[in-house]
Amino acid sequence: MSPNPVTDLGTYLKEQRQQAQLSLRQVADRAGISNPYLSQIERGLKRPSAEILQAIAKGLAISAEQIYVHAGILEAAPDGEVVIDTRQVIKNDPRLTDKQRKALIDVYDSYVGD
Amino acid sequence: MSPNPVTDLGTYLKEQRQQAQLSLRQVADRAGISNPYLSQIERGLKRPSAEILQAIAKGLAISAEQIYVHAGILEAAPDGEVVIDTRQVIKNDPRLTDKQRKALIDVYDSYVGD
DNA sequence: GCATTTTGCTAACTGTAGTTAGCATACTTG
DNA sequence: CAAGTATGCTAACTACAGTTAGCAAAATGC
Repeated sequence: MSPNPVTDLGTYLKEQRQQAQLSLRQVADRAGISNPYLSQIERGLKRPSAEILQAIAKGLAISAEQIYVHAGILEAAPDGEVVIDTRQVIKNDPRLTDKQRKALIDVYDSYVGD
Repeated sequence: MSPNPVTDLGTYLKEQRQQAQLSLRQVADRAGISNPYLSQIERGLKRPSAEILQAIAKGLAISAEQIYVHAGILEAAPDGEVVIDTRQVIKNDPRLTDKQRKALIDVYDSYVGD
């Protein structure tokens, strides 16, 4: 989590917009949201949904993931490391039967202590 | 975007909960959200914020990113399937000792036939 | 069998995300 | 200079996210 995701987000969005030399209304139009709402978001008055953030990303022509990080929705990847949930990976492995998945997870759990 | 993110999400969350053999109330308590709300989410009646999804992830002991994909917040890895190598994931799991990793991989290999 | 607890859900409610109408100010153009 | 346009914002509003109180049914334990 960012120390202060809402202020961080708004500041970041405003910076991106200014760098792109776009007005608040231009970005709002391109994003398909109301310009007063974008203004409120930039000033940290409102906390937008991920869907709105996706739309803003489109309006600013930047990746949604970048914005999510500032919004506290995603952790920034530390040095490209992705923390992967082993249990989940086993569950989703198409090469295993349901029984095998369960068995493997039971073994895993016995090791990990869950 | 998933074809139907809301239904997909609810179905997915219910499946995960049932797999974990937890009641709706148990997950809601662990997530710190109201149980009627979790029920509504599972049945596709409400669209939760990313923050709620993070909380549910915690309650289910699964990664938030998995949930985000089903909620349409994150894309699944582009170019269709990114095959996650279960073997590699086990090898890299910091919760396991070397011995445990080897043992788990041996079991996996016996199932998969490699 | 019965009392108690657990379970998932409904209905009413509160708080706020997101929009519309419109304002004041700054900028542009003829 | 005046009219028109662009800009960021305010206030009032609607829709819905998320909660509380409580119900019926199922499960549990004595």
